[in-house]
Amino acid sequence: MRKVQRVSLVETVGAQLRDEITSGRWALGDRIPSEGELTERLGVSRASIREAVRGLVQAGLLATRQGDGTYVTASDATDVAIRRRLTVADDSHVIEVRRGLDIVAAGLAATRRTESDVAALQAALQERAAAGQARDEEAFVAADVEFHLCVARAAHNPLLVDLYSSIARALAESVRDDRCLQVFASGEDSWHDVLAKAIDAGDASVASAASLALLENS
Amino acid sequence: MRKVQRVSLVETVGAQLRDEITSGRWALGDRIPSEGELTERLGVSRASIREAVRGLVQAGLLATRQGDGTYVTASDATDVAIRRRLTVADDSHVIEVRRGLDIVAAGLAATRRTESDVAALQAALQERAAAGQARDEEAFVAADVEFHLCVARAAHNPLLVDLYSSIARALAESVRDDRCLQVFASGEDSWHDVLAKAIDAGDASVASAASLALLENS
DNA sequence: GATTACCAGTCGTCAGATGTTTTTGGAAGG
DNA sequence: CCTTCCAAAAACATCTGACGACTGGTAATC
Repeated sequence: MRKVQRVSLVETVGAQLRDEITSGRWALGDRIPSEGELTERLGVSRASIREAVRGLVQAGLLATRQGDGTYVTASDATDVAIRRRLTVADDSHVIEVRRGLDIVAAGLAATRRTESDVAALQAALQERAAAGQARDEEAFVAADVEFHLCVARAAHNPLLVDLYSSIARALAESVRDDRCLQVFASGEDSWHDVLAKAIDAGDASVASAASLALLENS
Repeated sequence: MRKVQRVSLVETVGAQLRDEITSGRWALGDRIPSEGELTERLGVSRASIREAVRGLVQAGLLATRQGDGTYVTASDATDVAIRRRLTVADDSHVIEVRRGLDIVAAGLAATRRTESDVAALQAALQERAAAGQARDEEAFVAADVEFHLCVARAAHNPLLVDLYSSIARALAESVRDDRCLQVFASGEDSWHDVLAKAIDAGDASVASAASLALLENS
């Protein structure tokens, strides 16, 4: 026999709303149906709707504006929670954590990369070099972030990718990485190439070491 | 003149409840006052109380039990959120991320450790060795986790400590680290000592390399 | 044409009532 | 004395209806 368990109405409604968001049927920035409409569409009272919505507001997925409506502000609760934590942390500390993820990603990428991973790495690296040549600071930073994200993706570890992208985006919003800018200014930069080549060659030790070197050079 | 801005009653109540929890006045496992009591104590309607509570339930700080009451289930929303993400991730992926944090923690610990940090490391290491001698598997794993947590603390990076302890605890609940058990079985284990010595000596390169070696030996 | 006044829609809050579940205390029975 | 059973209390779950506050757009006004 299976244990039957009563599920709260509010939770059910909350799950449905959450599903609408994560599935993308309600996209970022959309205004969701009014409480009244949800009431009749879901067949529960307005109070229950409100409680469910409140839960998602707390999670950071929704935001309500009195007199206007309720809007979708994010699609991933974990990402919101992590970035909330990051906003109260020192940027330097965030950068340190990011580099830890960099190192492990590099090692794993070397052993698991596919051909398309390598291609993406090469593309990002070229983009990065081109931006450096053109002295386009913004594009350079973006390409640099993209390169490291490609490394994370090549590690084929979804958790790592999630954490890394949360951190990378939070950092991009708050501060630019000084090291990146230094390299940008000097034009000298070999470790990225070493890293990419090591991943391509499948040499985990060299890849990790190269990423570690990036850390020590800062 | 200062810009006045309306703050939602529910949000105010939610902030107060949250404060009671994070401050420790409502400890883990405590039953909080009933909705009726909160209603008269805070001077807002029961509906608003319920919405605020619902928000904290969603955040994982509270849990309600119909017919019984509402209980404190956690004190840190970020920790809850991260561990929710970890429960849907492969254990292997979690371990990989943890090791990335290990490496960066080791390097930072070497440059920032204080005397008390070193003392804590030594204590944990001794505990670990003693448990290994005594063939006490449980104590060995606990001491091993404690050792690595000490390394993280010695890095003096609050974010790192938070992430690391969330991950370590989630892992401890779901699975034992095979590597630890192997070492436990074989009795051979030099890298932990190398790591501790490097941190003591303030040698960041050796510390990181030792941590990296721990990773590669798995 | 620009400004103002109004209005419909939407969220915010409240009060009261009823249902469901858990706990608990006491009464009945062994 | 102990166990079992039941009823009442306590607490959360849900609904209904109402009113207030705010926003955005529209129509009236100057």
